[in-house]
This record gives sequence, structure tokens and C-alpha cells, in this order.
Amino acid sequence: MLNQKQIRQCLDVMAEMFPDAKGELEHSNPFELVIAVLLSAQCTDKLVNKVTADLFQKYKTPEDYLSVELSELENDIRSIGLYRSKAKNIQKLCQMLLDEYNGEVPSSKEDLVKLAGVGRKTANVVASIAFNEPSIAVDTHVERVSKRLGICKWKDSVLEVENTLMRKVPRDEWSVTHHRMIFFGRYHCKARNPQCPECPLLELCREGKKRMKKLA
DNA sequence: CTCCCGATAT
DNA sequence: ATATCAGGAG
Repeated sequence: MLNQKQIRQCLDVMAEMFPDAKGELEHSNPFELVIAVLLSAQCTDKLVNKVTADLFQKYKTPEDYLSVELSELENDIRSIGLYRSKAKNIQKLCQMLLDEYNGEVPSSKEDLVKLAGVGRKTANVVASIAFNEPSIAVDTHVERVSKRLGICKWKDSVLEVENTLMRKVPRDEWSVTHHRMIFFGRYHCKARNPQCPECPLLELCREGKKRMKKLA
């Protein structure tokens, strides 16, 4: 397990590697962001952007999403995986916004997680990006990177990973750290073919050293 | 825990 | 061919 100083080192190296890491889901308001993040489950953000380019032209408000048949909305997001449950959740979410939040996206995480199709990870992303609330959303990348480096334990749940990161990382760095860990995981510490040989963090990475030994 | 599920990289 | 992709609900 990494100590505080080593974790600090990880954050600094990631900051150097990805100085302007930020969310890559295209949106122009909180409502579009919620839809985009909901769609991004088990799917690349690149594909989400391709779909939302047309989607956001056609649907501007919660009422717009509710004005069409479910099958039509399914069709509009078909190229994204899990499209049936996502389409259903979008309509349910829109109805909830109209019924309980005056048609506006709520800004608190407690309210966000109540929305259909919005779990803890999505709520954290929306709260962080749209409402500037410090958060560390733990997605597959953040979880994998944290566990490989040894910032947390292998069997930790995503909630435990989130709590550990919030304890070890200064609050005012939560949001940037979240984005940098995602970039680090997406482009360098990749799930399939991690770039261990050329990794500046190899010396303090438990999993990295294990992989190098196996490679030799 | 399983299921949802198409696109993409390897 | 198959693992993986900014997960969440039942």
C-alpha cells in the first residue's frame, strides 16, 4: 500500500503527464450533461458525443424526450450499448425532473442519485462539472488505476475506493485528480495493454513491477 | 450477483 | 474471437 508521500508523487506525475485533463463529454447545460453521462455507461465518450450531436438537436427539454414513443428514443440512441434501459431511464428521469424539480436538474448529489439511471458515479460527475462541487467519481479507470498503484486494496468496493481517495487527496484537488486519473487510465495505464515499461510511476507501482517481472 | 448491449481495439 | 468501454437497476 502506498503512503501519503507516494500518493502525492503519483498525483504530481499524472499532473505532468496530463496537465489539461478534463471531461470530454460534449454538453452545453446541466441537463445535457446528465443525459450524456447516463448514456456513457459501459461505452466510450467518443461514441456518446457522436450520438448526442444529433440527439441534442432533436431534444432540448424534458418535455421533448417525453413527447416521443419509447421506441423512437431507443432508435435515436441505438448505436450506444444498453440502449433499451438507457432510453427508459431517460424518459423516467425527465418525468421526475418535471414532477419534482420544476424541470431543472438538481444540484445536490443527494437529489441527483434519486434520478432514474443516475447512480453515485454519474451524480458525482454532474455535481463536479455542472455545479462545481468537489467530487471524485470512481469509474472503471479510477478504480483500476487506484488498485494497480496500490492506493487502495484490490477487493475494495467502488465506494471504498472513493472514500480512500477523498481521505488521501486534498479536497481542492478532488475534481482535477478525478480527471487526471481517468486520462492516466484511458491513455496510459490501460486495462488491456498498460504501458508499464515506459511508466514514470513504475518504481512505486506494485502491479507494474509484477508485470515487468512476468515479461522478463 | 446478473442483466443490459452496440462499437471498437487488440 | 474477445475484452473493454466515464454504470445502474433489479
